[in-house]
Amino acid sequence: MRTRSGDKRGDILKASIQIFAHQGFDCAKVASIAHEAKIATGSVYLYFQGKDEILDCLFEEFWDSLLATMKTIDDPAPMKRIEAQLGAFFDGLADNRAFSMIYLRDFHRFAARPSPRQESWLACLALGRAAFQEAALRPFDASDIALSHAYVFGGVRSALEHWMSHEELPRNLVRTRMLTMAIASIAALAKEIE
Amino acid sequence: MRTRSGDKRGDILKASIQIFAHQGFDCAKVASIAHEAKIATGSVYLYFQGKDEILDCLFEEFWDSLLATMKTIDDPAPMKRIEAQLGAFFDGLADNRAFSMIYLRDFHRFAARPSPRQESWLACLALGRAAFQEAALRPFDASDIALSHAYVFGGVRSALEHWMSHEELPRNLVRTRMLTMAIASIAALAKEIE
DNA sequence: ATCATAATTGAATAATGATTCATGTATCGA
DNA sequence: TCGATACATGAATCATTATTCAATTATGAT
Repeated sequence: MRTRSGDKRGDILKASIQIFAHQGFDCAKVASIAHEAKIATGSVYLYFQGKDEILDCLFEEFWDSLLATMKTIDDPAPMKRIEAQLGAFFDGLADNRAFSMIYLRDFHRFAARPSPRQESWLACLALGRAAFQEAALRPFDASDIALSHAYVFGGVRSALEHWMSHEELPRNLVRTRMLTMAIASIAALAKEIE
Repeated sequence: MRTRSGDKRGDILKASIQIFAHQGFDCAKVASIAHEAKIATGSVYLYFQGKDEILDCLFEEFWDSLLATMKTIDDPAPMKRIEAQLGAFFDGLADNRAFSMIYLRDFHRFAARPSPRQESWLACLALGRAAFQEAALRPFDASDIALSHAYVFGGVRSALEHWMSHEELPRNLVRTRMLTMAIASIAALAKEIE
């Protein structure tokens, strides 16, 4: 017998963040990830099915962690909750530049492959939409909620992307302004639909 | 001697929209594009340097056309101008589902490759930022303008993406709501910065 | 009609890189 | 100490496809 030593799975995940962030998922070679993780190329396949699964696991970790944070947000005022949720999302990414690059470029790959690893992501979506629903004061169509939710997350995502590639503004200012715009757009829509 | 017959370049561009939209840029085979365009694989290389250049030309056409539209927008009220610009952007994409898929998935590739083909795109950006600047009533930092611009375009992009993949709401409603949210977020930021 | 030349073809090339697997190694129980 | 077995290796395999290019065809000029 022989037992696994060290946390190779973790090493691979850490290494893959560096490699994916710098090369992009497409150009990232499994061999580079293995090299960065200081293991042999083939060993990657002892821990993951393949390159795709590594990416899925990275996103799974991100959404697991965000879900945990979101579950602690329980302000009774829905607008405050939305603000806190968006803030947490922003922070989760802004705290981690390398992963953010991957999020911005490759999230669609994760989203496009239905799998049990999406569980936390979907739960986050549900929590977000619930807050939007409540903020509307009276029943929105689910489709209206989903639309404004999409708009706001797209805006946040894009503000983040802009900040990461330019960074003239201090992070906190970006965060504040992003929240200002988000809240204003939700409020305006809620009013329009009334 | 022999002269070129038909508009093969145009055929290739049209075909590539179909292929890129359905397979995605990465999975799209040059051979498929050629097949769709009813020409031989090798002929593609008589008209384009390679796969990348085809994509660049698609985006160039889109921004050329949007720039032409934007140049006709001359309302003296900057908020009205912004609204018209965003509307034109939305329409340009919503009128063309297949191209929109490509825009949503692969625009970053175009943006990442500096080239003269970006000229119209950059001109559109400049017109947009100019309107934002004016809407602010007093001088914003360029970085503030760029940030809100990024936020708004990200929101619009995302609303469009959502609509394309769900389409429960009629297009016009999506357009209106998108504009409502966009204007509100810009106004809120302008006020906050004052 | 014939030639010269540009346009067109599509099979062959060549590079890439994910994945496999034969081989070697470390750890455990006895 | 000695199998037995799971862990680990990384060179070789294999599939994929963008791109090339030798061969072919169509067109215009003479």
